[in-house]
This record gives sequence, C-alpha cells and structure tokens, in this order.
Amino acid sequence: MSVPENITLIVDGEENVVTTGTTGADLFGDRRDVVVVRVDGELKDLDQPIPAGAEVEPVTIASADGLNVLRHSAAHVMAQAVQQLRPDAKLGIGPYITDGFYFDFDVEEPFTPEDLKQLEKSMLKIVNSNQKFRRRAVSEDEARAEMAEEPYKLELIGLKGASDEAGEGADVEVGGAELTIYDNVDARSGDVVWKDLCRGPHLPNTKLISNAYALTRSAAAYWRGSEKNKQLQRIYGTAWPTKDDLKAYQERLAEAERRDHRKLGSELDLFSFPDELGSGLPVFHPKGGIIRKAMEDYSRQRHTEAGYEFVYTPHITKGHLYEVSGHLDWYRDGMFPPMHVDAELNEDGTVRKPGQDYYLKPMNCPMHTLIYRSRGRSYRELPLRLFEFGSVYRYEKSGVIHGLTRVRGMTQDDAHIYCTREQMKDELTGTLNFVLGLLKDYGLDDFYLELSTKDPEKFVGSDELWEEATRTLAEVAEASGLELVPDPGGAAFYGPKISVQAKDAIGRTWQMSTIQLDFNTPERFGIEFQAPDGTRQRPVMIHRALFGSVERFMAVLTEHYAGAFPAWLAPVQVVAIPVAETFNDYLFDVVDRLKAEGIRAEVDISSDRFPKKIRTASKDKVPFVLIAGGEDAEAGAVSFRFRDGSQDNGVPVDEAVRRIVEAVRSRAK
RNA sequence: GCCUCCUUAGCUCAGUCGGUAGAGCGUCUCACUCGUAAUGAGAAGGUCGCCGGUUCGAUUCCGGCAGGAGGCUCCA
Repeated sequence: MSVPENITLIVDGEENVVTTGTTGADLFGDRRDVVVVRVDGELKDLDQPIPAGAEVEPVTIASADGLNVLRHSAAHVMAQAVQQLRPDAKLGIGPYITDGFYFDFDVEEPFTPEDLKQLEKSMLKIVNSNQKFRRRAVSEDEARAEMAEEPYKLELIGLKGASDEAGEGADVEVGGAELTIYDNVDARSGDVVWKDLCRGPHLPNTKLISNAYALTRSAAAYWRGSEKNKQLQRIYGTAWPTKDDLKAYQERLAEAERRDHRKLGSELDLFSFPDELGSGLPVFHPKGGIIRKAMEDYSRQRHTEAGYEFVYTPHITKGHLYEVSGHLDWYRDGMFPPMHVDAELNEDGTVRKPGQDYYLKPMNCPMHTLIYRSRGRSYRELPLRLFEFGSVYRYEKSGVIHGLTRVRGMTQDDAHIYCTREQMKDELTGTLNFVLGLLKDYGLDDFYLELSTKDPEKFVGSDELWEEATRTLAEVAEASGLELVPDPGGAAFYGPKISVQAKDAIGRTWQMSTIQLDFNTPERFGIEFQAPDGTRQRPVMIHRALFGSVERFMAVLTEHYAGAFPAWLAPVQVVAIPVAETFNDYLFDVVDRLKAEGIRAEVDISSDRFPKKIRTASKDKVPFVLIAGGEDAEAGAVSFRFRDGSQDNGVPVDEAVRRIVEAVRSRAK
C-alpha cells in the first residue's frame, strides 16, 4: 500500500502540487469541453495518470487536436455499429481526416445508402448509452490473441514500428511506442461491449459525440493504399462539437456544390462534354469561348510584355521524339497508344516497309527544344523564352477524369525558358514574380508555395545538379516572402519544381502554376549555345505553366467567382432592360455606344415582362444591368442594377458608359 | 484501371410490380407592355444512353459496351 505522494505538475504554465496518480480528469473534470490533455506535447486520455514534472495543457473539443480526437472516437462508434449490423465485417483502419473520419471494412456485400442510415441510428444508441473509452496496454502476444478474428489488425501488429510502410492512416492504430487496445465499456454494466487495436487517444465517453455527426458516403479503398491489395469498403463520416457546427459544415459543402464548374458550365452555357467525342474531351460554347479568349488574350499581352516569343507546334509526332525525350520510358501508360501508319505489306503478308508509330503529344517541351535546336544559338539570345498555348493529350485513366480539372485533351499555357546557369536564379525569380502578378490579375491573390524535391526512386541527373537546382528554387521561393511548404519526393524525374497553391473564395486550395527545372531534356537533345569565350555550353531549361491548363484554370475561376465573373471576363457584360417596349430604341442607342467601346452589351427585347427580364439577367450573372423607363429617358440617363441587387438610378448615359468601360479596362473584380 | 451507384424531353426530375411515358423550367406561337428575381393561354419536343439476350410483348428483367457521380490508385 503506497501512500500517495505529492508531485509537481506544470498546468497551463503554472506549477501545481498534486498527488501521484492525478489524471487530466482530476485537473479539468469540471470543464466539459476538455476532451484530452497534452502532456509534454503528447495527447493523452483524461483518465491517464500524469507523470511528475510534466507540463499539462487542456485540449478542448473545438480545437484542432480536439476535433481529431472527436472524429477518431466517432469512427470507433461507427465501427462498433457496423459490426452490430454485419458481424462478419473485418476491421481495417479508421483514422480522422480533414473535417471527418473514415473506417475501412472487409465485408461480403458493399454498404448501401440504407445501411448508412441504419448505421447512423445505431450510432446514436451507442452515443447515448454513454460508453467509456478505456485504454489498455497489451503485449504483442496479447494483442494477437485478442485480435485473432481481425486479420487486418494482425497484419498491422506485424508492421508495428514500420507504420510508414503500413499505409496512410495506419499510424493511428499502431503508431505509438506500445500496443494498446481501447475497450468500449458500457456505463451501467461495466461490460466491455467492443474493442479495437488503437493508439488513441479518445474522448472520455461516447456521449460527447452527441448528435452532431453524419455518415456521408461509402466507397471502396485499397487496403493499405495499394492497388495491388484487396479493396475494402470504406465509410466516410463527419463529426462536430455541436449540431450547429455540423450544419455549418453541410452548408459549406452545399456552397461548394453550387459553385461546381460542371454545373455552372452547363447552366451558363459555357462548355460541354459531348459523349460522341469521348471522356474528358470538352467543347467550349460561344459564352465559354468568350471567357477563354479573354483569358488567353490578356495572357498573350502580358507574355509579350515580359519578353516571351510565341511559337506553334503540331499535336502529333513520330514516336522517336518521345524516345529521345524519355517520355515513352517514363509516361507511356499516360499517353494515347500510337497510330501505326505508312506500313506496306507484300501479298504474302511479309513486311515490305515497316511504317512508323505516331503519338499525340503529351507535352510541349520536346518540340520547343527542337525549335531551340533548329540553328546554332548564341549566349546573346539567352534567356530564350518560348511560349505556346499548346494542346496536349494524355490518356488519363477513366476513373480520374473530372470536369475541366482532369481531362484527356487540354491546352497548356506552356513556356520553356533556355538560359545559362548563371542566369538561372534571376530568371526563376522573374518568372515567379510574373506568375504571381498575373494570377492576381485574374483574381486569385492568396498563395503559398510548395517545393517538390527529388524522388529517390525516380530521377535522372547528378546529385550535384539536383542540389544546386533545389537550393536555387528554395532561395527564390523564400525571397518571395510567401509560405513555403516542402513536398519531398514530389518532383518529376527530370527536375525539382516550385508550385503556386492558390486559395479560392471559399478557402479551398488549388495547385496552379508550376515552375520546374529540367536537366534531362537539354542533355537528351544535346542542345548548346556558344559562350563569350567561344566554347559550347549546355543551357538550363525551365518549364513553367501559369494556368497549368487553360481548361482547368477556367474551372477554378468559375468556382472561385461562383460563375459571377468580373466584368472583363463576363461573356455578356451589359444587359439593357427597357421598362416597356417603348424604350427599346433609347437603350439600343446606349448599347451601340458601349459596343463602340468594345463592350459586350445587348438589349433584352424578348416578350418577357420587366421583372422576368431582371430575373433572367440576374440568373445569367450579368455584371451590369442597365434599366431605362420614362424617368431615365427624359433625363438622358439609365439606372444601374448590380449583381448584388443594389441600384444606382438616374445615371447620365455618358457617365454610365464611362463607368462600365473603366470597370472592364481596369479588370476590376 | 478498380469498387459502388446512376443514365427517361435542351435542363431538373416523376413514372411504368413487363403492355412504347408525365411535370416544372427552357424553346416556339398568340395575347399582354408592366420601374428592379417568374403575365396568361396554346404548341412543339422522347425508338426511356447504345448493342444483344429472355419474353407474345422490354424504357422496365439479364448481359455487354459507352457516358456520368462518389471514392481508391494515379496525375509529367
């Protein structure tokens, strides 16, 4: 019988003397929002004794860590419900993720939407029964014995200590220093009703999950993330501290759905994907065409100003080019299969002339490099900046094609810069600034950078070259003052890259521009320039795309603006609506003046009633609605109605034209 | 590519327990001419994604293919 001794803890920065065995619950038991504690930086269950001298902080349910714990515990409750419904279900992993959680199961029959509804109900029963989560350290043998019926858990036990290899999410099960099992203990009987091999920590009890959770979808997922493995059935869910938080989250999803470019694209008549063309091959309708043309025209203007030269290359080429570039080695699966042409056979079927393979081009760089190589180059020409809206075709796997963001035929705003090694840093800096400035002009202005570095499994070129290039990119990125996130192993085989990640109007991030160094292509194509000292030297090559693909960028802008494009990009910039037919001619005069200034303006002379015309213009998200009735006509004025519903009435026509022209020319948002 | 689900009028969606279909919006016509998000009436529009099978008969059941959605894997 040991007598309790006093120990000292640092609680929330202040020293506290408590007895040994004091737990987080003892310290913070009166605060219902505290779900776990951070002990010397590590999250621990509330019922765990805290060692002497430790620094302890409370972690509330609404904090980032607290939300993760809540969601992880919700995943356990879901798994318990699943094993009630399907006793044969074998457990995979069940981690928290952004905004929610999932759990993988090996089951005979996939889950149906009805199953999800029923599971939500049984989860509520479990939540309300107020089970305790109880942590228990076990030896490996004990774990194997207890998890004998769970083959996937046994596999994870075998992988303990190598959780990096176990697959994403596996560290929540076996990532800790010791193996632990969490029992779910019934509040009344004290019986263990369910258990799972898990690192924890967990909520003290299920009650805290309340009714602020939802199961969102089911889908298949490969065990341990490899397509070589069996597919398990995954159920996704979300959980929040309060029902209001859950509703706010669901509203966020609804908002994203309203902005979906696929939906807006057909509502606003911008583009479509005719089945007749094949998956991932979009066509742009006149209204989408205007937006695209405005985007491209402005891009061309800026590239001209920044010293780029324009080139044009074909969409198809003999295969040899991609043998030289290495694309057929590295990316053959991602290319459309070749067309074999020009073969001639003898009557007996033997080959008289072997013919050739032609490929649709998946990248523009080899062709730009041929332009470089078309004649000898002098150092005086460098940096040589070749730009093209280059259409490329990639055989994306059918399951990954998605609207305009992942297609099989797209147009890159692609440039390749050839420069000396000494010019490389200035050129990269200039390019990054150019890219960021231009993105801002299109309305994106919240960025961070990602630095993708060498994949040790997949690269060409010397280590020294990679080191120099990576260091240069890092210096350039840091000089920009933007946040820089490392992406180890994310580089393409031929060189490291910086990518610009942009946040949109509702806080989602999109990978936009990339600036990439390439050591492979200059080498493979043997390109050179003559230096001041007369020697021949190899240039450095920089790939950069700003939109990435024009199609994808248009999708991002559509979602960013929710279809309400700034006036300079809007397909129709002005709709003039007469209060009655009598004023048609008056508005035609106004519209003619706008058209003379290059403004896309029209008069709504349909037989609809006035309010209906307002509604139509509003649904079309037209930036400026000009209205004229008797009062306006007499005053030589028009009335503005803006997209937010606000009005500015009785504006003199000269003034109105001036305002609209100014908004368009300045590319105002 | 893999898993689950889906495909009915231009769009959004009903419907047929196997007997070839219906609404709203949009379109067209006529009437109405109205001051800030839906005037009324009428009409047109579909071999129910495509191909095959079962059946007296298939939009409905079965199979294949194509396209789509959500995931997984992938994304130069």
